[in-house]
Amino acid sequence: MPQLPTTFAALGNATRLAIVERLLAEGELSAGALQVDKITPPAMSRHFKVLREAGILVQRVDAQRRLYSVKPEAVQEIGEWVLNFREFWTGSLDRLDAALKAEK
Amino acid sequence: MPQLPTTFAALGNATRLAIVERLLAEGELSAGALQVDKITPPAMSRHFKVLREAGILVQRVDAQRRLYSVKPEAVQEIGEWVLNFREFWTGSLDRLDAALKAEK
DNA sequence: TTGTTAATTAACATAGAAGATAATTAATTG
DNA sequence: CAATTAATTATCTTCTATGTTAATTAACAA
Repeated sequence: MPQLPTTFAALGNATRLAIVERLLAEGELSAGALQVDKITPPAMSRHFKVLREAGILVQRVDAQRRLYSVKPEAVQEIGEWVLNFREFWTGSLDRLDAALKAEK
Repeated sequence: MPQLPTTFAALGNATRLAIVERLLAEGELSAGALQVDKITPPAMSRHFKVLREAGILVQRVDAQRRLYSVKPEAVQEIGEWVLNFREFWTGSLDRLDAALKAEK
């Protein structure tokens, strides 16, 4: 997957990771709702673009609002990468693998 | 964990991700063994440094050689992050959570 | 239509990432 | 000791990331 480095890079910024975590915890939110004092709206807008282009966020338009949410596949992609190397960090996690496969 | 963005950033580079994947698949390897034609030794050396400082690799010295291997905790950290949001990508993965907890 | 709200795009500044070549350090071997 | 091997550090260059302010686009409301 040549997607993975891009996914990791997109999450490799504290502001963007915080955006993703809020969306994962609270569900769909508008750009404005995700706004934080520390960073200006244009800067936020660029972060959204990076996350969208990495395939991590989807945008939905509602009047002037832009509503963002996380694409489950993005999180899943990371989960699968970790599981690919599960033997490395014990083997007691083999059940996870089964669970993941059952879900497909 | 303020570690996570750093971890993701370190893996957000194709060369570094390839290094980590080789080490996960093949185990401990020397800097020389990880060398690829595309990139010069000094550039590789800097990548090792980034990965070390992110807490993803450990270095072991053997004569002139530097032997690298992956710290399991780094991979685990990512796995736990994914599991924290497991509800998001179904719920059929609750068993994973149990497995992870049992391991601690 | 005019003003307000929501977000993005434009243009610019600056810091950091990533690469190259050359030089250096350190350990091993002849 | 001199030469070789292994890897890193020094220096420099270039490109990209990230942030700012100002301007623009678009939808809604009075």
